[in-house]
Amino acid sequence: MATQHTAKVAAACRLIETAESLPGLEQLARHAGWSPYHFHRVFRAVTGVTPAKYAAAHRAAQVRTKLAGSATVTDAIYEAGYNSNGRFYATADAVLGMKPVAYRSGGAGMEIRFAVGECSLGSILVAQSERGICAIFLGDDAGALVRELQDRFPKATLRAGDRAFEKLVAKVVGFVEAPQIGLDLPLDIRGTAFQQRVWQALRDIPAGSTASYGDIARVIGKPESVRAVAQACAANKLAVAIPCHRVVRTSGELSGYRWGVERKRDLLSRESVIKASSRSK
DNA sequence: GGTTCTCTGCCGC
DNA sequence: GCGGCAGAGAACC
Repeated sequence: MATQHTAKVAAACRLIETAESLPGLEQLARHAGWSPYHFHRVFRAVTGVTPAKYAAAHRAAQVRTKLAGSATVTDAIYEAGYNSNGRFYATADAVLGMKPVAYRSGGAGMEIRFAVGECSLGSILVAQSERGICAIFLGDDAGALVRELQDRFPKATLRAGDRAFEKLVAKVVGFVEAPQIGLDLPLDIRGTAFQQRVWQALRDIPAGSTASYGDIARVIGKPESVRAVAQACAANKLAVAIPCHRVVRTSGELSGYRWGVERKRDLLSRESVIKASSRSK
């Protein structure tokens, strides 16, 4: 039964990817032979995102590749399936993390600017690509953090951040100190589709709460993939912004943390204080 | 400012 | 497992 679900959803995904005018919910549901209601729920359970979100993500991916190959930015926008370039420009920053021309001239090799700062948890490395923040690492030793960045992005050109970049680091440090304020910077999240689903599920865990690996596996509709979830957490490159520190053992006991169990304990105890104080209001 | 579509919680079979 | 309603919200015109 479950395999039939995934097969139908996969077919719907292909339909979204190949259709020139994007199909609506009703059309997709008809293809699967279900009501729009049911189709929507199954799609969400299997993929972790709603059909509309999936279509939007696909268009965003399309426009990125088209921007590299098309004669003009406008051509790329229409080729990717957006029906108005004005509308696209309005959301370009969210989709690309920058202006379309900047993305276009970004070229082949990824360029990453980075800087290391200090916060209450020790050293913190913040790195930014053309698309947004691509790494937040925590550690004791600045040199080790930079080496970790090199290991994680072996093909990228790393460039030390200038003074303007320090402001960005300060903003991220502020966020790490008080995660509940949120981080209003574009994130460059790169990973497999599975990892992305796990990371999205992590971001849905509110500050002050925790979840187990099994919980996350169930949320993304793959209850048997507990170990894969743990691996995806370990592959997280954005400390605190993707709160893998909120994942604990089923027993409630802290499991490992890439940046040290002590930091995990610190983060969680801070967040539980925040939750307690907001509840007493 | 109105319409249309999407999304989710809840219920019924 | 599947369908459907209500209601809110976003996108669109």
